[in-house]
Amino acid sequence: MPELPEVETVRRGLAPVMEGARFAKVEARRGDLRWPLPEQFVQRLEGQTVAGLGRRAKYLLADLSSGEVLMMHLGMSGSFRIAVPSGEDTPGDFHHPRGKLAAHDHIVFHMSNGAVVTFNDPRRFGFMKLTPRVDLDAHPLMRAMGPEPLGNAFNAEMLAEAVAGKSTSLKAALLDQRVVAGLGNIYVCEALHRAHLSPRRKASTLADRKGAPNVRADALVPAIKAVLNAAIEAGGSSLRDHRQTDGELGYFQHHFRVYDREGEKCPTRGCTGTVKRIVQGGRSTFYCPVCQK
DNA sequence: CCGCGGGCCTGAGAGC
DNA sequence: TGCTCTCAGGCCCGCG
Repeated sequence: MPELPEVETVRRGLAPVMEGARFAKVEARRGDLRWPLPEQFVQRLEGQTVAGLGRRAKYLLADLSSGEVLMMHLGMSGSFRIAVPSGEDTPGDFHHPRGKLAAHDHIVFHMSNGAVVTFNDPRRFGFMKLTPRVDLDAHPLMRAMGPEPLGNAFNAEMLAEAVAGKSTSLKAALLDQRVVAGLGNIYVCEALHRAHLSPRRKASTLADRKGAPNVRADALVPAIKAVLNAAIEAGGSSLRDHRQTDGELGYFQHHFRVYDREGEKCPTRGCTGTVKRIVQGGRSTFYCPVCQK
């Protein structure tokens, strides 16, 4: 489900109720997520205060007073929901209206300020891990990750160097979290369309023979940043189940130019093409064969 | 080292 | 209605 914009939306929703609050009680209703929950998961959380809630790529990172970091990943179908002690509850029929538990509610955080934060994940590709803060950068899941796409370290020079010599497709290279961390299937398709680059192009063609960026790398980097920023602004994309933590839908899906728009007219100004769907690495790619070269 | 396909899960939707 | 099949926003792992 969630790519960087959706995870960032979740982070912004959770931060006001989690930062500065203590885990008063933690319920681990189901421990068999993508990986089993860490040893003593509940005990290591209860009593700890959340000093800050950050994000690295698609990971949420809660800094705990114990010196550990709670790493949370939403997988394909994970979501968080907040119920506050008084006043308005989560609107609509989102998971469980009146604070009751629903199917696939696996982890429940009862915060010291009264907020109840529930992790729901039907497919259980999501997971949580605990690691000492000082070891975070060396953690196997963090160590090899490329730069944040919205950070200054992600630029044409860096991207060209990362893909130089790569025989794989540009689509696959951008999905590779070692190249740049946080993009997923949707935003790769959208960024490539904005940059007018074919997903089938060899990744190495963003660089010249010396590994320096060319005009294509120069176009792609700002296209990636623009689509991610626009999506964050819109509260992410809600296809099947992504919600903001207050239950509201994101609305960036209405701004997709190619993703899930097979057969529609290419939205590029003056382009006569039609959006095509192909399969790369077992996953759908949407693009315009006319204006993406 | 790299690239690829399989596998992990559940649910929604299409087609018969 | 109900069954079967395909597909889904991620990513680790084993293989060649």
